[in-house]
Amino acid sequence: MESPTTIKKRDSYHHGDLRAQLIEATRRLVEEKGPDHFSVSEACRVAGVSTAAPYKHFKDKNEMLQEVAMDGMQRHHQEMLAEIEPYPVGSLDRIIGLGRVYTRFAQREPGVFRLMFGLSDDHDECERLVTQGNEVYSVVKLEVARCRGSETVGPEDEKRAFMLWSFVHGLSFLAIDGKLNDFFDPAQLEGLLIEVGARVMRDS
Amino acid sequence: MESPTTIKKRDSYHHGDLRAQLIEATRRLVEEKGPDHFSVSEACRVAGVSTAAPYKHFKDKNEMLQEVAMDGMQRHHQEMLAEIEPYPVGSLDRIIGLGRVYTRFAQREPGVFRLMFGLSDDHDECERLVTQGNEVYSVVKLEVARCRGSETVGPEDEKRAFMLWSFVHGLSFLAIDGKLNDFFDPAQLEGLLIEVGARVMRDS
DNA sequence: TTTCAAAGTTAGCGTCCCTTACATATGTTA
DNA sequence: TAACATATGTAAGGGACGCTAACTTTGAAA
Repeated sequence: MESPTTIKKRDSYHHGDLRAQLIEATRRLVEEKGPDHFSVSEACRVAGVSTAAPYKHFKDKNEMLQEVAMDGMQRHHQEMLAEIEPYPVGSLDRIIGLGRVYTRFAQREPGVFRLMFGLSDDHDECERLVTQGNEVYSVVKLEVARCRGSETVGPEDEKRAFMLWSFVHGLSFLAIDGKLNDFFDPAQLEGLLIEVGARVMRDS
Repeated sequence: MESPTTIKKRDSYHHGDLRAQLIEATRRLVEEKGPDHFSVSEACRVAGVSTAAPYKHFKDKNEMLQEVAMDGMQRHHQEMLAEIEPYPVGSLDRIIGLGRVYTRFAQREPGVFRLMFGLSDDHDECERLVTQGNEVYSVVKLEVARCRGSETVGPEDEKRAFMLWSFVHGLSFLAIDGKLNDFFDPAQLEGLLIEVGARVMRDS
């Protein structure tokens, strides 16, 4: 379409930091145009290299996207830990905080979020991403167990955690697909998280 | 890749029913390869026509996919009505039934389901699909209101309905992305729907 | 200084979406 | 029945993309 936003000029034949710059360009483009409209060619234009250059650093287009997804998943993980840190261990606030981080990430970086959780065609093939995802989910399960008075995760904790995950996962996708604004007042999102957290975590 | 499954032979120059057959081919391929790996060319191979033929019947690739999504949404709607029909009006069973239909559709036709709710890039442009989606959601809202003792949908009903939608929406995507088998026993899915339905619909 | 591997480039193949120009069947109307 | 407008097909090709092969440049090690 239009010319890319930035063309990095370079004085020498070698780029110096092409791999990192391609990942950054990929992330930007994924956010700007969406994961399914990302093209390697455009990333090359942004980075100012030929269309063959990326294949010295990545196996294929998919590997470029997976790097971005992987990076997103790690940042997501860190954000979760940072968010719950202020609250007392075992409090419902920590659960709510996890949900807040989930939906906030989705709304702030919908492109990367889709990449992380969305089209799973190629996720199965990316073991690192699955592993990182498991680690993230382990945080949720542990916090659920703690909130229910245990430091080890039991079957009931697993079930509650999965309820919560399903909810915030669906909420996040509805939000970035514009259904939040159509069917629910976004200003009340925090309240919704709190109420669902309470309903799911409550005994009986 | 490999040669298409079926090539429809025809004796006359004209096809007779190309539009319908292209939609059917599109649905099949969307299920087989996933929405993002669908190509118009392959649909043409399946239908046994030239690659230019579809453009006499559809504006572009997207319109072909939208037809499939639209058809899916209508079937989804019918299934919902059929599922709740046996249960008494106002019962929680009707709510549970709606959730069961939602997740069942996702697991039975993940490709079409993704098309209906997934990549929303082009959904905004498809007014029919949005309208049909609103109708479907209206069913949910009405059943929630009835379950809470009213024939008209109030703010609290809207909120409960949105909680339920978020949950089954997320649950469905987790399921078709293989997370269900990893993190939750699929055999207990019905039980999960029942418990969440109860927790969300309960007073206080 | 020579050699070599890493990291660029150019050129090109195959696929895809879509358009344009042309060909053929069908139904209506004189 | 003949002529024509319309609907529906084909053939050919432009432009974008993913990726590969073969060549070139470069910095660093031997």
